[in-house]
Amino acid sequence: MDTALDRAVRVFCERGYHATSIGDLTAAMRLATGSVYKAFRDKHAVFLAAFERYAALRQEQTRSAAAQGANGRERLRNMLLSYVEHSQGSEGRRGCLVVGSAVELSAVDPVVAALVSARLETNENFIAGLIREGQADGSIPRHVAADDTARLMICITQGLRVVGKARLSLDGKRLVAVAMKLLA
Amino acid sequence: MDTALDRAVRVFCERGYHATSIGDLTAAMRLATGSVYKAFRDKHAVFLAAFERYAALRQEQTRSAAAQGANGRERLRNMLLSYVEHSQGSEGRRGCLVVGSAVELSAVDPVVAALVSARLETNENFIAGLIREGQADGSIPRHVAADDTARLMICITQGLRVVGKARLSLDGKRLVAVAMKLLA
DNA sequence: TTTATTCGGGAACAATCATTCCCTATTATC
DNA sequence: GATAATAGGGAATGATTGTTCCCGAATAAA
Repeated sequence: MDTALDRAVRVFCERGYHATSIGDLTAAMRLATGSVYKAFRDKHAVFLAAFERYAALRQEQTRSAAAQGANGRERLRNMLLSYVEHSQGSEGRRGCLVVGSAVELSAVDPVVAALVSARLETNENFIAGLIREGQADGSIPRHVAADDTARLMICITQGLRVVGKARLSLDGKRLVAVAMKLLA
Repeated sequence: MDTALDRAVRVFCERGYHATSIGDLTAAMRLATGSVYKAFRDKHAVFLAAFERYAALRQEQTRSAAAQGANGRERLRNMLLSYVEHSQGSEGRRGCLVVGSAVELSAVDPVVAALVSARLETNENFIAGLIREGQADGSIPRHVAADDTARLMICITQGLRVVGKARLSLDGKRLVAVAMKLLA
């Protein structure tokens, strides 16, 4: 079932919620219509389950990428680099389910809107935490405004996913080098 | 007809392409079904016209906001501030049609994908131009990498629209102050 | 072996979708 | 003033949507 949900994530990522029909879902999940409705109440429930699964996976990936850094500054660099990588190539073209949900559903679906907001806030707090770690270990100057910088970095990460869908090439090293000036 | 198209822009912005039915369009545009199909070949054509109108309007707004600055640096600051303003409040919740099209349609609609890419590249070139103006007038250091910085700023502007849909509050002054460090 | 129960599959359903067709005013032409 | 032409409005249509219902196979219980 989890592997079926992973396939649902893929199709929701690249087509969005409304453009994904039950037929698309059953084809991707390799399940019949009845089986999907036996496992989930309706299409919306499938989407919510896919969203939570996607969010959990991405959080895990982002945190483990960051964890490889020796200090706060390097952990932030790794996190940003990881975001650029995921925004590129086939995964970039497939798109981010959080960004997609924010854009397509936040205005009309309060449940999804709440999930999206929660996810953005969690990520923002994680980034702010990394900045404070860097300030504690001396790799980031004290005068850096952690909260404001974290919010701007959230914009960068979400924007990367938008730009990645438009097939613009992204040079991770150079882009991140510029972004790191925010920590000066 | 242009005012009807403006109303179409609004509804496409906040609901996206697939979630907007012809009924939604006719209600918003205050036209009957037949009238819409007499003016446009199909729903897709309405969307393309709305997209071009939206893009032209936003380009005009962004450029005139930037033009009020006395030098390259101030023009960039004004441009960023303008983006934060448009990403907030009711307009922020309504959303950006370029971002929406990139996320919802770029992967499946080559025509829209091309329009989105063209728009992003135009904006990016505009930003890079402002940076070079600033370097020429002395308000921005020569060592700033214009192209890389412009691409990152595009990510910031697109990301602002995503975050704005999620109702996160945005403090323009403080956010832009942080972003201006990219020009140090 | 026979009977119950569960689980996945797919046909049937009503609702909604984009689109077409035709009718009615209104304007322009002669 | 009569007629042609056009523009707008809305009902009808066929396709597609999300959802429900029921069937058949496979497993467990007796």
